[in-house]
Amino acid sequence: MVTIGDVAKAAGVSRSTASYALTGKRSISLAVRERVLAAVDELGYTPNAGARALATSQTRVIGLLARFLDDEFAPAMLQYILGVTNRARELGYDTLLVSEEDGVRALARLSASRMVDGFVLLNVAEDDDRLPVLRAASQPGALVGLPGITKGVDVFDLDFAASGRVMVERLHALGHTELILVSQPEHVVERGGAYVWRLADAAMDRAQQLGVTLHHYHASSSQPGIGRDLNRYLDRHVAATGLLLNNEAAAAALPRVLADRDLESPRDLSVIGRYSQEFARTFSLPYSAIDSAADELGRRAVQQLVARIEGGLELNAKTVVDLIPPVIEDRGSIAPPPSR
Amino acid sequence: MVTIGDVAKAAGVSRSTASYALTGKRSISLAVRERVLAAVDELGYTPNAGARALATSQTRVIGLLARFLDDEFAPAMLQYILGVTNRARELGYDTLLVSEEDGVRALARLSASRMVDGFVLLNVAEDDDRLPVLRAASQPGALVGLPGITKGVDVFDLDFAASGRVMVERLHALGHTELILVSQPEHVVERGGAYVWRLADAAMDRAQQLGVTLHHYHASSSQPGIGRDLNRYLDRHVAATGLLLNNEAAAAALPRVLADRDLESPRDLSVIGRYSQEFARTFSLPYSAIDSAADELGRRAVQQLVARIEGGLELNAKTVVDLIPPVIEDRGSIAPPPSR
DNA sequence: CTGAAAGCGCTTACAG
DNA sequence: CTGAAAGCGCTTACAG
Repeated sequence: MVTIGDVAKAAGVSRSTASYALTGKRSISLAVRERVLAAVDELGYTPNAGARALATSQTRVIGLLARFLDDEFAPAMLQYILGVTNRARELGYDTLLVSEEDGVRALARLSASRMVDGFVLLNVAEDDDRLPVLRAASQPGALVGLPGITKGVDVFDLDFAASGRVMVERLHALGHTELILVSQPEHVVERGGAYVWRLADAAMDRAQQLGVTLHHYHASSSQPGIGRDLNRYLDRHVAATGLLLNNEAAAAALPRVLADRDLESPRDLSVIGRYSQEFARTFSLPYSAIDSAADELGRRAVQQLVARIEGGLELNAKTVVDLIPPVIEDRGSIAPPPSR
Repeated sequence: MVTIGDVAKAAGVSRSTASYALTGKRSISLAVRERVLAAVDELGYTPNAGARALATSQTRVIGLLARFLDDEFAPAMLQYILGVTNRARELGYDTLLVSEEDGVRALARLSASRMVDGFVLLNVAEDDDRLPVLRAASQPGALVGLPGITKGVDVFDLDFAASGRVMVERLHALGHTELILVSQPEHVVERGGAYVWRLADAAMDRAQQLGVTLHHYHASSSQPGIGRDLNRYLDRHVAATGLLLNNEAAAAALPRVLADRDLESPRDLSVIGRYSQEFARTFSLPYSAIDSAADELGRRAVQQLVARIEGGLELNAKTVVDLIPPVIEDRGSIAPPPSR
């Protein structure tokens, strides 16, 4: 393999000069720099990553800790991953993707072996067991998902509380007075999926303030269970005129359920969901929805992480908790309730 | 940070002895080994990955080159990725995930900088521009997807030709004589998605041999286009009694289309698809289908790659082209045609 | 069975 | 503006 020594020899300079010519960390005469660059080109030189990491203590790699839970909608995870890898690359970083069960061990291993300069944690739980390890690590970390304690880490998430409020407000403003909220299943909550109750609690509060009746259910996250659940709720609350969905599987199942019941949205029922645009597009879901902003959240987390790694932030700059305000993608499924 | 020097000092031995005690590359007296191990434990020592890579020329990282194309069904990609990362970890490797547009550049960069020990390429096209670079690289590579020329690389894919034949044979055996095959859109083929015509050609051939009429269409890969397409084909070929799907979006759209036409499968129409079990489960697709085996393909590719990296294969052992035979996951959507 | 030393390929103070 | 040298933290022939 071609080393910086080869480049130096070809350019007729010392190795240090060749190195400086490439890193630009001290001024080099134009003539020398051009000879070095020419040699690099001719020999096809690329620095050895391991050697550079050893010398600089910087790998230019970030560790991405995914976390796949049963009963969650896996395909949605891909958008987060792509947001992270793409933004990282734009900033000159590569991404080490870890999907192993035992996120704690993976984190400790990557940190101690100094394989990465920092971490992005996906799908962070209310009381995430990876957080103590991350706080003890010598590399910075950014989270996608809001944990109970945010000390020492940068946090990015959709503002689920605001999302819950907006859903209710939007329908209330149109004259709806009885709504149904369908959330993820209960075990998602138990495993730390705090976003579920953050949205639900805020929605309930707002409903109460506005005098709106809101029925809340945790439904199955896969078909056919979710289809049966939806039918049950609609049977039980015949006066309800609006449906709020914080459950991807429910959104995917709904077109069929409505068709079977001879209902049309928004004529008979207003519907507003919370899922990614990508998801909506793939399945052509006809419902207005708050975008999960998966790609954007991944990008922001990386951006902040790299700023910390490179010290663009003052040392110990206060950590940030960035909750993206909900944006409703309007697909025409919200309207005034049917007049009786 | 704690280095092997610290461990050696704590154990009262030389650094080389400490190293040998850990790698096991030469015999060490029990007493010494135990002192070293105790020191490791006490100090919490983990080898520095960069230093080790520099000394051994081995990174224990594999490069995973994904390739996302418009008009392909993105969520399916996640299964391949997980198969790769999980199997890699089992074998002691981490995975560097690259999603950038320019796969050629990424490959060249990772190879030249020696960031990885080998490559897994996903979604390989008939005439994939990454292959010349891979063949010139000093690291081995394994492909998921069958290219036109397989020289110098290990290849893993579903046997799409056999899949096409099996679909036709299965329905023919039950008495069907007129079928419709719905493939991915034409631009997928143009961009090198050879699996599309591999399945279609084999199905056509087999149909001809068996005296079965087979109508073949390239349909849209997203809704609502695909729904309209399906309706058009069913309108046009009212005598057709079986539907073959090599298009995930078509499978997702079909339940709605059949319901709207008051058709039931398999009573009125036998259906057989080709998509992943994961996909079927998520959307509860009620159709028998050939499993894409995404997870399994990812795992096999890694397995073979690691064997090459570690020389478990004789040097220059012949490369392998491993086409997984189609397995039909029976979901009860195939039956004899309706009697007139 | 163990140790002292060289070397992997970089970067970066230290000198001039 | 440039060079000689030390050092990053490992592994592994070479000696004993």
